[in-house]
Amino acid sequence: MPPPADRKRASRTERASLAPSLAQVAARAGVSVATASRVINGVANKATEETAERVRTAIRELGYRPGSVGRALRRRESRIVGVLAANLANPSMAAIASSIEWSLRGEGLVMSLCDTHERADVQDEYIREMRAQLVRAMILVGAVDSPALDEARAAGDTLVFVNRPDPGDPSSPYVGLDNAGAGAEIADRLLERGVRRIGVLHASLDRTAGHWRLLGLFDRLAAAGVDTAAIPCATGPGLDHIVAGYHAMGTMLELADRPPVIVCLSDLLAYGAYRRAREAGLAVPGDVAFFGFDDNPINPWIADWLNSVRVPSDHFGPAIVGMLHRLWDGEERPDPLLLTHQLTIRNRRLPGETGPVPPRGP
Amino acid sequence: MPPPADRKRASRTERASLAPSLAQVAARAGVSVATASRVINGVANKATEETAERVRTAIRELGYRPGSVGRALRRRESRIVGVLAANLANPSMAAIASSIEWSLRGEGLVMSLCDTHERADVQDEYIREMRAQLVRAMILVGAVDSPALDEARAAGDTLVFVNRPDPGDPSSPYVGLDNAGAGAEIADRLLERGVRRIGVLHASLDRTAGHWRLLGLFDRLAAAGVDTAAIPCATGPGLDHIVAGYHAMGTMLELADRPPVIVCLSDLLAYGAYRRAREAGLAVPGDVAFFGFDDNPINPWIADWLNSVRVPSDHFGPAIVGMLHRLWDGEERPDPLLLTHQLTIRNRRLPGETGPVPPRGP
DNA sequence: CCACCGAGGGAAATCGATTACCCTTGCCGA
DNA sequence: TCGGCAAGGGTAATCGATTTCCCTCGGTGG
Repeated sequence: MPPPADRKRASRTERASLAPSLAQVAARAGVSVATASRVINGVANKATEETAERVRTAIRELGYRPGSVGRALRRRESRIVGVLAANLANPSMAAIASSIEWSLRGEGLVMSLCDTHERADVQDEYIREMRAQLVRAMILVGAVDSPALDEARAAGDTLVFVNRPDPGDPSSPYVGLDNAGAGAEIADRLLERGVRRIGVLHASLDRTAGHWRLLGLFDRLAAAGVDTAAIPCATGPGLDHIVAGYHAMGTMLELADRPPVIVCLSDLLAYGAYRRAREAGLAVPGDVAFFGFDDNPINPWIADWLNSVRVPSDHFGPAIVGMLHRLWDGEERPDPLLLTHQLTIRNRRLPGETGPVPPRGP
Repeated sequence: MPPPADRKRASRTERASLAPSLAQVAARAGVSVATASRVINGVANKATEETAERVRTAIRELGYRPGSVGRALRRRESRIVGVLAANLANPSMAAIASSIEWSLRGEGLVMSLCDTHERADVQDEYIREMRAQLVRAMILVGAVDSPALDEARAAGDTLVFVNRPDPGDPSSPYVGLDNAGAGAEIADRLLERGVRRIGVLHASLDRTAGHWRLLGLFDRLAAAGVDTAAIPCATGPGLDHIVAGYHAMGTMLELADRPPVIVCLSDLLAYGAYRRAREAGLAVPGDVAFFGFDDNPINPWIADWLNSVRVPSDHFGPAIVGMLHRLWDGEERPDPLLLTHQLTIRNRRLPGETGPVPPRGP
């Protein structure tokens, strides 16, 4: 009885017999592989129109398609773009990935998507694997600091950081939200409505987008005379923002004077907090209101209690592709590309809000 | 001024200078590339322990990592597994993708994820590209019928269909929910509670999972004497299930005797329907209750009005990897792998339900 | 008439890793 | 002592596409 490995090989060989190669195309067209290759790649002045047509016919008849592997080996560069996402289970990241994929496709590139689970070792493993694949570029949606990232940066690889700036070099190409600006916008709207007592829920703040969001929020509040040091902040254990939000809200509820408005540094945190608040018998947004970041596309449908800063997911793909072209065109360190955010306020009135009730809209 | 293409090439060359090759390792260790390769691949009886150690040292010192491209070219098979998802924006698909990625990683394989947007032409383009990449297998999460899919099947490629059976050959390897069984389970629970008047919301039923869910539901209801022909069904335009659900629910609301329980063939449909119902001033689940499929992980947090058949996302990865191994071990057509579903009922009492109110749980 | 040029196209090197095949050495049984 | 075998290791072919040289043939300016 042959071991499994042998049967594997058998099946591979069997399959391999079917993909036509450039040599077969050339033979059928009666030209050399060099000429066939040149016709495919549109090299000028290297083939009569008649010859070219013979090659194209052969390609059509054989159903030939250039093998990406041979091409990548010779060119030392594949058509793959590696995308490393910090957490695919987060719907807003999945939406960004989807947008990236669509835009890359328009450029004839292929996305290879990984999930680093926010872990430096996993990210390293993937970065190394991507480099071994000779990817044309790597897009890091939420990067963490790691050795292989340093290697890639030092080697001059094309890198684009999305949603979270390069933890190792703030001047690396960046596409994403103006996190500080988004935090500031929430501050502005709160102040506008006379809300000064808030609480903050966050997950890890170490070099994450949340860090900048918080900074922008506090800076603006402080500028308006709010004592930000007195603002209660809570967090929860773990990487899962929802669970962290649930526990953080529990902490917040134990406070003597629980703030009526809670700013969560991501929508997922707000989801967890929402459940905790409801379990405590609180009405949302009557007793406690929530602000979040990302504005997941499902919010308008099933979470209309959540005010959130919208990140326009479908703008990411085009923006990132634009950044890639700038880099490929030789630009050394292009300006960060900040996508326009927009705060959607779904609560008619916030608890603790002063001033007249706004009129009902159309 | 050189055209952009030249500058591109320059940057490529610059980068290429840095990746060490097997030849360099061999030179440094004072052995031939053949020996170095054999040490790396653990070929027995082909190197002294002392020689092997020299090679390993050289590898460490150079930071060498085998280039996937050369290897793939020679072996005629890469370590990439292509995953083609029908719609990444659907959180439950993203969760499945995440699970697949994690499991593949455990096998030393790399996931390349694409989004077919439910379009046959896009799926074709990706299948062809994946085959050109010499992927080891393709996993289709929600496949549609397409020519390239037929080619791949005929060529003997390793294919696994997830969540939606192969539209071209029902006996192809399948991993996913027992859709008909899940539909039947909803029927059972409804009958148990004496609910017989229901409505159904669906998107496209053509060869989709919804088709089988509906079949299972109706078969069981019919077996219990319900006139399924009289059950109102509604749908909405477009591929976006949420929007379709919203419009479908609008249709349902115009009915003279609107059914109090609505079965939606996916959670997303239910989300859209939920908003429509609330816009109509209905209480959920007081006036109208919803059943869905997929049970998105966020449901317990922010959609506790939704009863849904849980698809255990994290079981997909291991199940699919198991299926892959069966195929690679030579099994011709392994039995479908049906994941256990579980209906989560979050409504204490359904509108239209007869019988005593169940006691409050612990 | 000759040198030169451009178009058209072929032969072969090349990319990096794997592997079929061959060679040497030492050891063992006959 | 000889044949055979296994271990250890090198040489070169190979995978598929690209690209660098090179060759040939007409035409053309000097």
